[in-house]
Formats: sequence, C-alpha cells, structure tokens
Amino acid sequence: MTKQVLPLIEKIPQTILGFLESSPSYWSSSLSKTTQAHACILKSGAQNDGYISAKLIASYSNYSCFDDANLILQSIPDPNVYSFSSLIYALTKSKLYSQSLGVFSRMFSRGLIPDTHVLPNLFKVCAELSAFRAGKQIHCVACALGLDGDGFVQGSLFHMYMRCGKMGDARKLFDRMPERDVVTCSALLCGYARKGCLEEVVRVLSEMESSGIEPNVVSWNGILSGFNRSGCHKEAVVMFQKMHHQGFLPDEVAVSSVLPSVGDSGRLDIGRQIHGYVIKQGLLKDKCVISAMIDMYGKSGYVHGIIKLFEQFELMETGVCNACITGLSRNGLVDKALEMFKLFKEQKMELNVVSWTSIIAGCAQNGKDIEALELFREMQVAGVKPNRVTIPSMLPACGNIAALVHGRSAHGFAVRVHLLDDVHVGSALIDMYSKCGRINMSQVVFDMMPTKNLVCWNSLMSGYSMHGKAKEVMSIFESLVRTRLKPDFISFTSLLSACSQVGLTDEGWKYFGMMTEEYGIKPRLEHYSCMVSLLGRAGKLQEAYDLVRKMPLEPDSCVWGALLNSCRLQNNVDLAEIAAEKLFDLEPENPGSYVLLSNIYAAKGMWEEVDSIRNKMESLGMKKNPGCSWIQVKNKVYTLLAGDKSLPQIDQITEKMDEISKEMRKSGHLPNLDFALQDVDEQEQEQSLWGHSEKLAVVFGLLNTPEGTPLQVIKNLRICGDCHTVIKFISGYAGREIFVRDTNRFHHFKDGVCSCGDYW
DNA sequence: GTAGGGTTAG
Repeated sequence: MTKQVLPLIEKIPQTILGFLESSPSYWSSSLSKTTQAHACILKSGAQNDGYISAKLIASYSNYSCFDDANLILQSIPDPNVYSFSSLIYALTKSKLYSQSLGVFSRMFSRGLIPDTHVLPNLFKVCAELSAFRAGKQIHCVACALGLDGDGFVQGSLFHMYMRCGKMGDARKLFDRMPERDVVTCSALLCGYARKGCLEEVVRVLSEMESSGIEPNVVSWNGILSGFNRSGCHKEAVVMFQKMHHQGFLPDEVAVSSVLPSVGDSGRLDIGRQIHGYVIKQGLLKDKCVISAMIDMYGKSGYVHGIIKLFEQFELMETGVCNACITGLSRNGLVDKALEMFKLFKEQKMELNVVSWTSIIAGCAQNGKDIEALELFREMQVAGVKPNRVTIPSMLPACGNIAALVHGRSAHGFAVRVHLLDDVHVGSALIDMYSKCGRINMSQVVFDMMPTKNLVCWNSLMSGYSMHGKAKEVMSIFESLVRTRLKPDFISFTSLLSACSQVGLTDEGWKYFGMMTEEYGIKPRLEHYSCMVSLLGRAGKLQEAYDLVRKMPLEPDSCVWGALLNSCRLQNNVDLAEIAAEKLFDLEPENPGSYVLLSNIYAAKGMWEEVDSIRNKMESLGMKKNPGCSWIQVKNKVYTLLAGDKSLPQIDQITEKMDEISKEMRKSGHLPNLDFALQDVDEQEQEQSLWGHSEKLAVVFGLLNTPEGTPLQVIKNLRICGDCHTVIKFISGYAGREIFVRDTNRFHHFKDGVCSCGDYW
C-alpha cells in the first residue's frame, strides 16, 4: 500500500475491509456484498490500489463474474501479481483454461514475475490443455527464477508432464523430489502403464518396495487401467495376476479395468476364472462389473455367457443393455440385438447415445445398412443427440449403399456441432464420399481437417484408388511421406491396387520393393493379390504365376482369384484351370470361381466345358450368386435383382431397354455375347444380358429421375463387359453422368466414355 | 492454491 492511498483506504468502512480480507468461503455467502464493497471502494477513490483491486478481482471471480473482474483488472493503472493470479486461479477452477493462460501472458508481458502460487495453477492449465510446449516454457521461467525447488511447483509440474505423456521429464522430476508418497508413485505407475512400459512399471514397484512404500488399491487399479487404455492387454492381465498373487484382493474397479483386456487378449479361460471370483466376492452386483463381464464374453465369442449374465441380472441398466447389444452384434447376431433393442424401447428403458450408437454400428457392420440409417433417424426423433462416435458409426452404412443424401446430411450435422476436427469423423466422411462417387468431396473434407492421422491419409488414398486415379494416389503418397507419419501396410495396399487399376507395372514393382526396403513392412496376402492382378491384367500372366509360386506366404483365395480374373481378361484357359482348381479346394462353397471359369470357357465357345461346370455346380447344390444392384431415387434406396421380372415398372423398363438396344445397333454397337453364360441361341443370350441388375438399375434410374440427373448404382459383383459397353452408350445417348461402383472399383460414365478407360 | 483407480458406442 502506498502512502497516498492509505488515507483513502481509511475512508472505507471497516466492515468492507474485513469482508475483503475474509476467506473465499465467506465471500460465497453473497455476491451483493461484493458489489456493495465495489461501490464503496469507488466512492472512496481507492480503486487503483493494487491490494484492494486484487481482493475485489478475487471476490468477483469467485462468483464467476469474470467480465467484472477483467474490467477491474484492465482499469487499474498498476496491477500487481496478486491481481492477476486471483483471476488466473478462478479461471482455472472454472475450467476456463485457455483464458487462464491468456491472463498469464498479459501478466508476463507486463514484466510481472510469477510466484510459487500462480505457477501450480499454470501447470494445471497446461496439463488440462495438453499444452506441453507452453508448460515447458513456463517450467524454464520457474527455473530461471529459482522457484523449481518448491514442493507445490514440483508436484504440479510432475502432473503436467504426466498428463502430456512426457514420461522422461516426469521421471526426472520424480527423481529430484525429496519425498515421495504413495500418491505420486501411483501416478507414475499409471503414467508408465498408459505408455505400455511394463518394465518401468515393474521397476517403480520394486523401488517402492525398497523404500517401504506399499502400493495401494489405487496404485494397482491405475496400472490396470493404464495398460488397458494403451492397448497392452497382455500386460494388464499379467499385472492383474501379479496383484492377486501378492495377496491383494481385486475390487470391482480392478475387475472392471482388467476385463476389457481379458476380452481383447482372447483369454476366455481367465475371464471365466474372474467370473467365479466375482461371484465369490459378491461383486456381481456392480453394474460396471456386469457390463465388463458381458463385454468380455462378447469379445471372446461366448454368446451363451452374454445371454446368461443378462438374464440373471434382473434390474435393467442402460450400460448392461448396451454391452449386451454390442456383444450380440459383434458375434453376428444382429437380429437378436435388434430384437432386444426393440424390447428396451417398448419397456421405456432409458436409452442413451451409447445405446443408439451401439445398435447403429451393429447394423452397419452386419449388412443392415438401411436399418442403420432408419435407426439414426429414429434416434434423433427420440431426442438423443448423435455425437463424435455416432457419426463415424453410421457413415459406413451410407457408403455401403451409396446413400449420398443421408451421408451429406450427417456431414451437415457434423459441421453444425463442430465435429469436423475429429479424425474419426473426418476419415469416415472421406470414405463415405468416395464410396458415394464424390471423390472431390473427399478431397475437400481432407483439406479442411486441422489435424490428420494415418487413417485419414489412407482413406483418401483408398478413395482415389477405388476411382482408378492412380496418379493422385501416388502424389498423395508422396505428400504423406513428407509428413511425420509413416505409411503402413494399408497405404501400400491402396498404392498397389491403384497401380493395378491402370496397369502401371514399373511403379507397382517400385512400391512393392519400397515397402520392405524402406519401411520394413512385410508384404501381406493382399499386396501379393494386387501384384498378381497388376501383372496379370497388364498381360504378364506368366510373371504373375511365377510370383504366386515364389511368394513366401501360402497363397489364399484372393491371390488365386486375382490370377483367375486376369486369365479371364487375357482369355487364358490353361492357367485359368490351374487357378480354378486351387480355388475349388480353398473355397468349395464359393460359386464365384465356378462362374468365372465358366465365363472363360463360354468366351472361347467351349460349351461342353461350360456344361460340365454347370453340372458340377448343380451336383454340389450351388447356385450362382444373384447379381444385385442398388440405386437411390428421391431419398429411397431401391434394390434390383438380376432377371427380376416382378419389378413394378418392368414394362416401362423393357420398353426403354428396347429403345436403347435399337439405338445402339443403329450406331453399330453389337451386344457382346462373350459375357452371356448359357449355350443358347443368340436372342436368348441377349435377353439374359439385358436382365443384368446394373442395367436394370440404370434404366430404372433413367425412368424415375428428371433429365440430366446423375445416376448412382452399386453392384454386388463385378460389372460385366456388356453392361459396361451399354452404360457407356447410355451416358452419351441419354446425356447422364452415371456412377457404377462394383466390388472392385468405380466406373464413372460420361459422354459415352468411362473413367476406367476400359482397362479394368 | 499441485497430485491417483472402473463398464458399455468408432
């Protein structure tokens, strides 16, 4: 207090001064007292005094009146450290971390030196924001000021480094601490576990033992949850057993922490032991324990366990029901999950975001895409707001059936609720747009993402690859290499598949070599499939076959399938027979390889062989997978089966097809009967070609959308050559852009040409 | 005025 102010303060009534001097808990009794005091101070003219203003700021901040506090702070000509720190303290307490840091930087830039009271607050802020760099800078300031020996400063710094995952810095501090209690040790244990460092955890435990510090429940449980969170499932299980061995009785927290790891490491045996233990200890009343048990059985594929536990637990609890839904869907029992979900709704159970997201994800992952979208709508009607997990769970459903309208509206939602900085949301959007034929939108989403992880890059590359845009895939790969991220086996799958789409043999070999030599990634079966396909389609069938024989892995059906498909393109019967034999062995149930071989025979007019294959299929009770296509018209997805004569508009469709067929003949196009299967007369062959589902879908689209509207079709098999020719023609004749996605890639037809350049 | 543990959704 300066001398000039002193007489002013004397003008302030003692009660007000006393109020300001009192503890924060007293202030909280009434905000009006603060405003009273403020008025009184203004009247007395003492508002510029550092001490008085600081007290006033603290008092306002205590009521979260940060605007008032800030105004006072800004109006004092000469604020002191205490004025600033009281605001920083209150902001931090109210979790307004960025603002807190901002006030500090204002204070620091005024040349005010932080003390041992503000510093811990600042480190807490940095910890909460994971602002490691800022934290480190403030640490340096603390060192320069000689304040880093203070116990509070050290403690908060330690915590900050832990929260930022900087175990090295944390450990250095830990070693310099004069006294370590079990709390600090537990924190360190948990930090190492979160990093997955089993050795360090064991070392700290033995250090604790030698200095006479007993680990407590919290220490053990911190270790378990740390390993679980870092995906070190085996380590978590090991530590659980160690804990048990040392005579520590795991409580419900320990059990719920370790069970997810037990499930993920596939140790059903241990899971069942824990089940027994849980019953003995009477822990099966805890809802978390029950959910975790159900989750564990779900991950272990033990459906009976899920249902038994669920039925045993009479009280309906949301978490338990959610775990049950996920467990069933995970094991393919999505119908059962849907049934249960319906039951929950009828019983007016409280369903939360997790419940809805679980069932939506379950549907989307089990081929129930339309149901997933319907549930997504229903969830919003029920007043449950989708979140950052719901969106990436429902988007694959949009991609699967090219429901662009739904995907777009989910994108709009994500924008409105600020989810676009989430990498899961971003990569799901990239994937959805590319599967809906809008690769440009994938690029836009990608470009706008503030931070990108490898999944985002991979999604974009796989999108371009699906669209046959090899150049783009390669240039994205080059950009990826320039970041700090390392490409993984998925990145290379997209690269190689892109090369194979367009026949870039040299580049393919280059990347195939680079994968092992520069990145130490061993080629997997999918990489070999891509290479076989690349070589085979480029006409180098022998080279492809050599690769299959030389590969260090046992070739699977994908590899042989790639070879067989190349044989079809190259009309090579001999090699086709070899590949087909392998496929019949590997996948006796799959009609695809029989059909492919029969196609190859048919294309060469070898009708006897075609017949014998058909007989073989018949004797095995096998049917050709029916061709099936989807098209979205006015927000509704229509499914069209090959040769389906019961379609509602079949007459109009046939009429339109005749018209197109005539026009094609006029311009000199003849139907390509190589793709017809049956050894029947030409007219019938031609008719069967016109029954292909992709043609039905395109014509259906032509009839039901306004002129000029682009059409979007998905097919469950590869597009046939005749359909390819016809759809090319339609795109020019009807003046439509047509996107067809088959199991392999995208075909974008426009003005009579296809984006694949007829190489596929 | 710093400091520790749980289930179910991608």
